[in-house]
Amino acid sequence: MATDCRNCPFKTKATSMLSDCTLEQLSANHLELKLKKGDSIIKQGTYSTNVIFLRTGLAKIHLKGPYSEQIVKMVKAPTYLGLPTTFGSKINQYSVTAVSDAEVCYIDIDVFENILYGNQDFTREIIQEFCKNELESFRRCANRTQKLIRGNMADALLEFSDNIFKSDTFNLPLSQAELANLVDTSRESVSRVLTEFDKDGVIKVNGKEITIVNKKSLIMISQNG
Amino acid sequence: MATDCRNCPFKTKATSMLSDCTLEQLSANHLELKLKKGDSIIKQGTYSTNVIFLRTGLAKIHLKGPYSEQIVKMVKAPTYLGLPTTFGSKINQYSVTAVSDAEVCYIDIDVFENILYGNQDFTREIIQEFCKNELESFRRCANRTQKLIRGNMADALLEFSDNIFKSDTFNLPLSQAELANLVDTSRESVSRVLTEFDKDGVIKVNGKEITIVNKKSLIMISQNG
DNA sequence: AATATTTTGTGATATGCATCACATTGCATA
DNA sequence: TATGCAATGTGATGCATATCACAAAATATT
Repeated sequence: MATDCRNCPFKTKATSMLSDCTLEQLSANHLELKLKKGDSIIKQGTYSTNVIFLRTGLAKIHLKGPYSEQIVKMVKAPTYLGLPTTFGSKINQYSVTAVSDAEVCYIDIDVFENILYGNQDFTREIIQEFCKNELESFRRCANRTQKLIRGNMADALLEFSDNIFKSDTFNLPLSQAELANLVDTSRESVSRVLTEFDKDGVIKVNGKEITIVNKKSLIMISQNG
Repeated sequence: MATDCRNCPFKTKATSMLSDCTLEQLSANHLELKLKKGDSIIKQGTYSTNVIFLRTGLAKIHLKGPYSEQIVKMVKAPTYLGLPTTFGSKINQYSVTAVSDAEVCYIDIDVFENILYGNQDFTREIIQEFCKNELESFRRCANRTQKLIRGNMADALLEFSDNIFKSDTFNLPLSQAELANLVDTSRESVSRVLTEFDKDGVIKVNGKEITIVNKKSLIMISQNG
């Protein structure tokens, strides 16, 4: 299953700077997998010594909260997954599930660490990624806890549109129940808010297809609640 | 102001493994400062190219939310602060403020990066720290958004007792207004919950001094809300 | 195509908590 | 010791939203 990493079209900035020799080492020590929407990539509570490279696709990071499953954030390729597990207890503390078809590479932690420490650019990229995530998590924390539902829903829609699909029209990759777990509300409220937004001419809802009609309004809603 | 890092009694695991030569470099390139409770360590919106080592003391990490200041988490020495700033935009995206007297060292990012990349153990420690923080932030996210106020207050008290002061009796390092910003509630609710807990015999409140009388109850409250 | 199962829409009701309002206490500074 | 300002205690009220209870629609399964 190991393909040649030298020809991988999904390299990140840093990996594209790795030497052919290093990439050969990577090629020989990874497992490539094609996943379908809904497939589990990382499962909370299980043992793992692999770092996972999400080559293509979209996934949700989620974990058991005191009352229900909590979606912490959405991630899109290309990105590494599971570092906290492999650098920590080796027991996954959270789950990652594909919400679209996806391709992943399983890389053994030893190989990954080898490459990491032997390569300053790579180290730097990983650390910068961690830094970005930390800031993001701080901001999310402040936003999600302070904003009302309409504000959080607006944020979620804007993120899908701006960061993930980069289009005003997109298909919701999550059910309303999942959206509720992402936005910290009830399934019913998600439904109500979506129809509200539609009635107000802010978005157009057509099954799972969302079109952002009035982005300015959506941003306003995001800001005041 | 630069003292000799070789004799610093506050080294972390990794820094204690640095060579004398490296530590000498560090000694020559850092600024040591003594801070009082309430002093600002990092100020959101300002420019910075320093990593900060919190040698002693307790601090809060906080940032402007859409409606009010949000305390994201409490940190205690020894720990590094400000990495996301120095590895990122160089503009602080959050504030850090001492909530006790504290000692800090300002280390220039170039020196820090030099030591970081030149030292596998150090890199590993920093990455592990990031991983720990990421997991913590996921858990906090799930807890804070799902639990009711009593549960979150219980969590905060348990954290002070178990992780920060390591004692059943401690002085609250935060005002009730700050606690509200940490626990995502109103100042009034903090007051009410504290008196509730006291009346129920779970804790004893004496001004700013808290004694955890019945830890089992507190854990129960943390778990069911 | 027919049936089962999941997902979604929407009203009615209950409730946790924010907000307002003000009294009280503690702490600092003159 | 007096005076002022900040921190805290506590009731009354209102509101956002969770929950319950179904109906309707969409999707999957046989």
